[in-house]
Amino acid sequence: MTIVDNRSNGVINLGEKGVLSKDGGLLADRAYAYIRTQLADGVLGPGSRLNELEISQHLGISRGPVREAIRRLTSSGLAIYEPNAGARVVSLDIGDVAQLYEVREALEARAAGLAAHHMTDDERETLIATLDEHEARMTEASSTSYPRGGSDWDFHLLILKGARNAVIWRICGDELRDMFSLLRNQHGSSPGRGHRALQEHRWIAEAIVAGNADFASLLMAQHIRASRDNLLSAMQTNASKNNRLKSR
Amino acid sequence: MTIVDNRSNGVINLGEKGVLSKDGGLLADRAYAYIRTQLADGVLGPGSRLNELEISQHLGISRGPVREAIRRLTSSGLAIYEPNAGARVVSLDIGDVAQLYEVREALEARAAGLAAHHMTDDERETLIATLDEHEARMTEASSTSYPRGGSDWDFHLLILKGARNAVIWRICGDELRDMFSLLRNQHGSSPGRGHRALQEHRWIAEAIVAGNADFASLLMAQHIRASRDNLLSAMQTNASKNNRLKSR
DNA sequence: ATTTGAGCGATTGTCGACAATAGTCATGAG
DNA sequence: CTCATGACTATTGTCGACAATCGCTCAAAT
Repeated sequence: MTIVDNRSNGVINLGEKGVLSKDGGLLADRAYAYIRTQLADGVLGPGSRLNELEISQHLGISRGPVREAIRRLTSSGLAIYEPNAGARVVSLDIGDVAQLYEVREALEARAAGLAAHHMTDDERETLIATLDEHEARMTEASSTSYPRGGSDWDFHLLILKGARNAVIWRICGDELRDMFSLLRNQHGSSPGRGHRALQEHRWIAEAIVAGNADFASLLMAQHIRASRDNLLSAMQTNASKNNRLKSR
Repeated sequence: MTIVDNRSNGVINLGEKGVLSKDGGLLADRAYAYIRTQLADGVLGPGSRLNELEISQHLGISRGPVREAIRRLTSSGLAIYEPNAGARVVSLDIGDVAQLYEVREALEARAAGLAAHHMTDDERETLIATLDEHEARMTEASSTSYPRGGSDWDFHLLILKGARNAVIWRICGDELRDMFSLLRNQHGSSPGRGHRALQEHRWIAEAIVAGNADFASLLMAQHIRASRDNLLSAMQTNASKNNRLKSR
């Protein structure tokens, strides 16, 4: 089913040197990137099984690296794992999402405060420029939702990066971002939220540029709470719709 | 050197069913627990290499599960990993520790607030009882530092657990706790910090028992900042001592 | 008709072997 | 004496095979 018939597998394992992809040469990295892409593109929905053999055959590699990639996914919370039964893509209910937002709020608020201290002038300019570009794209597409392609995260990642904290970066910029990109495939945002979000981004950026850490932190916390409320209510209606259809 | 001569290895891999240890039967879990124990006991100091072959032979298993355990350690930040060069136990400098505390402060403060909401009456009683016990052990040992054996974490884990947030639990209760247990092997706490810490714990517990979320959160943030300052200054003096000795 | 259990297929868990890479050490040229 | 060069070794990366386990099907007994 997910097996796209790509011949040219089989024996081509390492063509000549290990330069078979733009990745770091480690097959496990390649497998990891592959699965992550599948997740981000929605090919693998919540609850999908991650079959080691299937993936390894599809990639033309052995099960070892694939297994490692899957375990990595598991470590970051993108998959759940049952011994002797394999891994499935995590399926998040409303409670889970609320917990994720709890962490995001706490950490990104802090990150915004840190960014207000640590960002270079260049970074502050980039922050503003990014928002200008987002606004341009929004009006151009005359869309009421934030421009597609993870643009919303562009802004948040800039701040996360400016916070100069590797731990926060790993948690929010890597793991949580993957989690939320999973969610984006299932639930959209309410109409009108885009403009509001952009405005909130502007306020946060202004506070950061002004070096006002406490204010930036506060605004970011509010922004994330608003985002949470938006997504949570979308999930709520989705859930009740599904309940009506599938009786479970 | 690290090879303790325990016969009874060799061929006993899966004695009869998989019941060879209290673990889940997965050899990778066993390897993970083993390495973690070595870390917690200080057998493996910061910078130590994690040799797949050595560990696997010591445990009488093959490299596969050991490799998986090491990668798991890497995912949680306890080890750093270089492709084709293996993994080493992470060595944290002052900046790293400061970043860890930053995350702990943000998340545990939030956890304290959540705990004030969600804890059952039983849990609140246990919280108080735990502090009573800590106090008893401190006066009994007439020690000025918090009772050994991770008692300090007892308190924090109770709160983390009471927060009813799996994500916070995974980050603070699992990963960060391991990181800090690594640190405990290198740096002690200042004299007198024990009593002060206990007092702070009491205040936090009172706020939680009273259901005062904001206050509990604030007190926890202060408590962790104090703990950070304590450890950081210890590291500072340690570092300068080492500088004088080793010129690096 | 329900339940139990034996067999079977699919998938994961583990292993040992081999390939590839990085680091080391000796050797030799400048 | 220093630096480049080339084996050599230790360690990681990958593979294919086999064992163990789980879930399912289907038959048989009550």
